Amino acid sequence: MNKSFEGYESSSSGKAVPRSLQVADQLRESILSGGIPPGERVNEVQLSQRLGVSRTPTRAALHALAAEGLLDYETNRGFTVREYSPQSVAEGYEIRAVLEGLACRLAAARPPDPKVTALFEDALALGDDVVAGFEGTTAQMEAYRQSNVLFHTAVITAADNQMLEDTLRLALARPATSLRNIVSFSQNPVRRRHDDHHRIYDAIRAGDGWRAELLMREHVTSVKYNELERRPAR
Amino acid sequence: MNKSFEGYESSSSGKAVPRSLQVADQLRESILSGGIPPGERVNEVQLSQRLGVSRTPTRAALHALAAEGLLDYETNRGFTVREYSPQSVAEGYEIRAVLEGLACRLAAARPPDPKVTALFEDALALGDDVVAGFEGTTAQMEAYRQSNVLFHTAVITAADNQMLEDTLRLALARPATSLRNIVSFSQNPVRRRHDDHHRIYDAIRAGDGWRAELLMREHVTSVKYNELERRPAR
DNA sequence: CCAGCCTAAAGTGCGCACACTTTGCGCATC
DNA sequence: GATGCGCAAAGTGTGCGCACTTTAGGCTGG
Repeated sequence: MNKSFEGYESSSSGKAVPRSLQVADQLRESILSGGIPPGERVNEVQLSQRLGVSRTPTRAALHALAAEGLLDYETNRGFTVREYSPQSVAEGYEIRAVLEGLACRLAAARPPDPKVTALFEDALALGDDVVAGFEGTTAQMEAYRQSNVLFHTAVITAADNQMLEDTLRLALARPATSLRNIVSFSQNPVRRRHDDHHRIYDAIRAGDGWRAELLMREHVTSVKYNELERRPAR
Repeated sequence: MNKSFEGYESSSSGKAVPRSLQVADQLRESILSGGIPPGERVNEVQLSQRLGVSRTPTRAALHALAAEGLLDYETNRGFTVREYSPQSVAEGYEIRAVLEGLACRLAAARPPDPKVTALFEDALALGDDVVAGFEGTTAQMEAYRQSNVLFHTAVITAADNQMLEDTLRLALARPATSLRNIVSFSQNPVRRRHDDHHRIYDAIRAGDGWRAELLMREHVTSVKYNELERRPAR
């Protein structure tokens, strides 16, 4: 299975990537980016032709995405893109909040690992740079987005738990709940969120799991409220 | 041997269940019950023959279970049963604890729904009966197990959130983390856990999300410690 | 006797064909 | 004009075969 959170499964790795995985990745991307509207039926034959593969790998991908919860499946009727109510999306952030909070608590309980430390410090350093001269340019927003992904990925890595990783990947692979989805790019929210990152890392490093957990919960929950503000009813 | 011995035509619904789903269910059951040891490779052809179906539905099921996290997948090497370290299992309970805690908080925030109320009261009534004259007989243990499943299912239903339901289902579908896995059947633990259930329900009904969340977290966490005690190192 | 290569067997990747189910539309009936 | 009815087209379910990759021995040269 694809083990990256925001991963591009580059075919340049030398390994031949099976079509079934390619189809799964492309389809996932289409769904997450809204390219295929929720509720729409996914036709095996059409999808196969559009992607230039036969039905067999397509079917494998569809079954996988259904197991991930991105698609609904009905016998003899095929797959449809699952719909999530706005309320459901909001509660998706709650899920992220408690799970990433747990990840912080577990991370704080672990002895420091140089590799993990490097991940955190890279993420924070990138964020520091962005925040220093933040003016809201596209490049800066992209850089901040990246530092955000790096930081949250570092937390998950630091927790070092396969099941949590799986569970979180599922929770993150939802429209509008993704890590890439930075809600507000105005200066103060960005500064504040970056400051949160520093505090969370400090708490983890200090072994203060309780503080790290609460900080992360609030950190993610605040994004939920930003999101709700941005799209009041939809 | 195609459709030779399919006696029942799916008694409940009359719908034909696709082989791919049947295979997925059987395989999931085998894995969860330990019938296939962790780390073992799953051979498509052998599995297909054992279940009397062709490779096609088998492949679909394998891809689905891989997406669920029960199997690992490697290109051109196929599927293996995922291994979970004892530590991982322990942290599986942590995941359950925070997620079911969240479910309780959400449930408490909802207006009461008669159907949900009925679910809770059925589960609790069954538990009351069992606890009343508990002697540890097999039938009683089975009944308690059932009341436990019913109660936790009621909580998830009460939270009424598709994403949370998906996420929890995944977290519960793990060896040793399953709801069915009642660790201790001695009298006091059973009484205590059943009392927890009552308190949790009271808190939800009273709209006290904070109390409900904390009670559930402790409730599940205590099972983790029981489990760790029971299988010290392994 | 060991290391490395070479080859055959085993196993996965995937296209394809055909059976069965669902869906949509036109026609007959009331 | 509304309501079924039935048939054909579209779509899913699954068996099957062949190409390509991995794996496991056995053989050969050092």
